[in-house]
Amino acid sequence: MKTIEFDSTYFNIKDTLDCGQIFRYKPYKDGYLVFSRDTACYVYTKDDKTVIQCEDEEYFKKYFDLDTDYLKINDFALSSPHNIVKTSATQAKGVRILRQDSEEMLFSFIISQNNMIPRIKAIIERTCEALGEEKYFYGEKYYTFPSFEVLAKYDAEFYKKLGYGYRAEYISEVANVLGKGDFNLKKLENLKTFELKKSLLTLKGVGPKVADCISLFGYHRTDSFPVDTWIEKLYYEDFGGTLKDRKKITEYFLNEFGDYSGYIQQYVFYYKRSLSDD
DNA sequence: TCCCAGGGTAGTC
DNA sequence: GACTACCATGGG
Repeated sequence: MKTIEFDSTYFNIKDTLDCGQIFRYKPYKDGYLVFSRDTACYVYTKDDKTVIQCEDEEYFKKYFDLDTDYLKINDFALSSPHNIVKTSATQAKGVRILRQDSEEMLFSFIISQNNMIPRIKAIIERTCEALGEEKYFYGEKYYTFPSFEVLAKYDAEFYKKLGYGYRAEYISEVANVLGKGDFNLKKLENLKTFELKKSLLTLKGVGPKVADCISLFGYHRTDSFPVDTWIEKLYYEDFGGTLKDRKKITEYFLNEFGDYSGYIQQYVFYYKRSLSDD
């Protein structure tokens, strides 16, 4: 087992996990077990450090985006003329954008459409339990995220039983498209962001918002600004926005924040949602 | 009972 | 291109 220690000023594990970018993690002892693809790690806070324990050191160094300068990002947010951006950047300065697996992001965010985060987590958990590989980490049993090869073996009816609702057909169809080999998620890594997004949009069940989430969380394209119902609300309430078309709202934010868009989006999304928690 | 949730598709114009 | 009915499911 390897141990990675990192200054916690810009790495708050709770905020990084709770901000809505990841669906597979659970409280464990003084911290959390975090699951990605077919592996896991244990993360906790000790004094002024965030500590990661895992087998795959290189994977999780990259996963938690440890080479990126978050001081610079947070300063950019603090210099914003918009109060909501400054407030959320202060409140959520420990949020990092995880470099997650593109395949897991694709299927996870297809499930996310018109859905609620706790329910998305539950559907993904049932899917992993049904189709993933059983493994153990620190004595805790968990299930890996199933590959598209496995997902493609089951039809829509199967996914409906797991609670997918109308998204069941999207999952089986997309898994089959990947299974045929004419759509390669790895090859998309070389594309520019707008080309990547355009390519993702050809998949059934993937629209502009879901494509933005996959681009941001699965390909670390921080020049993405996913606009969902929360961001739309925030756009009207906190930015005094008047545009009605979500595509134009996205363009507005991209123009405002450029390559920092993805980071700012997570700051404000997390903050805005936290205001309506009980 | 209606409204909402990390929206998208297919049909119409 | 823009507009809209409809799409499962569960919680408030």
